[in-house]
Amino acid sequence: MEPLSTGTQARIADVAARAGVGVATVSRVLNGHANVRPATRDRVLDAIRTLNYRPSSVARNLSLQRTMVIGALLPWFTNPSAVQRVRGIVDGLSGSAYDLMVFDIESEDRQRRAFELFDRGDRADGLLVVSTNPPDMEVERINAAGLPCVLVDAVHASLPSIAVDDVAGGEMATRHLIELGHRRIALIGDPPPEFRFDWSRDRTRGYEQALSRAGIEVRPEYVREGTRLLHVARGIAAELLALPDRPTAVFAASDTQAIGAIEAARARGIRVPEELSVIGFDDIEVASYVGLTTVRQPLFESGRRGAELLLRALSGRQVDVRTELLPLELVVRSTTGPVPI
Amino acid sequence: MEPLSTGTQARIADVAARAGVGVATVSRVLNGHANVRPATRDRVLDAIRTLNYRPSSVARNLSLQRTMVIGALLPWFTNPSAVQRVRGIVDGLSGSAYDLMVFDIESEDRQRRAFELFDRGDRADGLLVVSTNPPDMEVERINAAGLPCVLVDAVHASLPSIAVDDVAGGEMATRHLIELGHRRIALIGDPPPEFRFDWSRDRTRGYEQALSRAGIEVRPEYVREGTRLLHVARGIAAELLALPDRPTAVFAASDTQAIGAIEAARARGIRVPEELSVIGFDDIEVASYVGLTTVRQPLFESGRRGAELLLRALSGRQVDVRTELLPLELVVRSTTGPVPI
DNA sequence: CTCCTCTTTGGAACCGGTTTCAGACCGGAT
DNA sequence: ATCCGGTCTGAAACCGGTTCCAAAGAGGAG
Repeated sequence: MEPLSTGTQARIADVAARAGVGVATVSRVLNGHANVRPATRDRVLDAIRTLNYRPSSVARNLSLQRTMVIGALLPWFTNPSAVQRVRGIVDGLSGSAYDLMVFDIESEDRQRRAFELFDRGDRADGLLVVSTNPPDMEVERINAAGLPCVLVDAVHASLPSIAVDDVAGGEMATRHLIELGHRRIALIGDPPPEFRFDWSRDRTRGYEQALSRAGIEVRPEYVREGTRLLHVARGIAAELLALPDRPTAVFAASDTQAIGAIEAARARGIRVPEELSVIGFDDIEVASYVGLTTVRQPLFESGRRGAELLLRALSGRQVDVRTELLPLELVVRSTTGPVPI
Repeated sequence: MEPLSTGTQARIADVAARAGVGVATVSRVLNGHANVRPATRDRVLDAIRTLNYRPSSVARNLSLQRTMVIGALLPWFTNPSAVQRVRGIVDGLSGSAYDLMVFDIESEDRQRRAFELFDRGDRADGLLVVSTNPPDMEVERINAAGLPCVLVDAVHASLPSIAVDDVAGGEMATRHLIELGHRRIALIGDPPPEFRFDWSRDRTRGYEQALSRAGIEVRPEYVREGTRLLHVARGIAAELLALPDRPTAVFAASDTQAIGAIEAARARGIRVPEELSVIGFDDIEVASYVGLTTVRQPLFESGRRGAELLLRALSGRQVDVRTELLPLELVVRSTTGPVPI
């Protein structure tokens, strides 16, 4: 036998030599092309087996200009909902020939690197960007490279996307509180997204809209913003609850933040929902354990649908550059109740 | 300007031509090699900018035989703990020049594909396998390819790994229940892992050991096994609670299963912990929300440490083929209590 | 047996980079 | 002017596949 030193792999030329054929023939056998005489095919397969050969995917990618990989960029550290979306993506991709490569873009630095890695279009055949609005410059590059790309829980003027109607959702949540009799309703909002100029989708807008429709004035001291991190929201909630005229209800722009608010209330001995109503947004897994009232958005479905659109684009079919909105649903559990008298 | 049609990218040869130099020089500039005259460098940088050039990472990988990517294979669908481990991996890799590519291996089919994709060693420079014992054949291939690989929450005779002492953990949980006075203690165990011959690490063993040390006989009808899916565990727990001589305590081999057991109890109107004590394993995030008593294992730390070992191997330093055990800790919350009288 | 067509096959070009190697260039010393 | 060392530079080989193209081979008809 050939002495195969550790770390050295057989190449297609080795297989060809051993089988006494040309590399082109080996390639044909590997890719199941027709027009290879059965006897020849057997000799090649035999050589492949004895050499324990496996083709190099990198070389293959370079030659084919295709990787059969789809990249997903997402900030999944601070974002439990992102994980659920990826599950949807995996589901949407199952059955296709594409594999998924997940890339975390939590920090500014990693985000830059992720795009650098992918935007030339030779690392992956398609891109899914989740819960982050890509910078204009990157979108330009992506489109220039002809790299199919779909946004999930994000928007951009020149890319197709899957999202929810945040204004409607914010209004839905706030209206639920109003209908319970609340008038002093605080908001723990999302931070202004870094690369977004389109504020029309914001949940804060829905909150303000619901209040003004009910003839309730928006009190600036009730409207706070911070990152989605639980402890940040807990801090904000603590401040709100320390106000002289403290709110009787809190609408948090995410379930994580809502749970932070509940913890802050518990720490001050304020009972939920008797003394304080709390409503979240997303309906992540823990929400049901905590009994959190929330606005459910179809997390899994968003990923599945995003993958579906991307596959359609990859198969050459038309995909419109537009935002597809998924439905929202109010889920009433046990953290909201009538206003205390 | 050159008409750059959509989907066509500038190549290094284009840059060289435009700058009036050879490709070697462009390559040198790209990689920051010394010995390039400043004037030449500027001309090249200029050409790069005007052509909007970015090198092809695939071509680069092929040439360098290196990808600067680390692959992580994990079943993260049914496994909330796996996500936490990946966070540790990302943390351990931050600061290094390596990027992480996460690959889901939930199904048999995807597992095979994952290994096929990676085991030649040209897709990634290193491999982390999480919560799955790799088949012998794959380990053989991985080692033959000289691909550095570290297991996290898994073991194999010829690969370094990070794990916990499951026997000790199982005993710790069971002893806690025994000390509370319980004698009728049921077990909802892990399914026998597909590719594992080494049963010595099993939590079931610790359970049996603790019982026999306390002089309590192991009752076969109390020992059940099923997948980690919550609803499966709920079904198993329902059966246990329907036994004529029903257990007063349940040790579940994972928090997910423990929560399933709690739900089953609630459904039958059995109070936890007054009538039934439940202890889990892992201390996943929801555990604290539910107030679950559990055996905490350092999930984040396991990933971080695995990444650390892999980086060490990648830098050419020695990594022993042995299992590194991380410490366990009993976390008593509110789902376990004294045996009902 | 010859001719023709269809199948099978291998050599070589190509994908887009990196790196070796030999030669061109440069300034200073003799 | 000549020689010498070191610095810059580009042509060509290489990484490991796929595929075009031309030629060899096989099989059937006349």
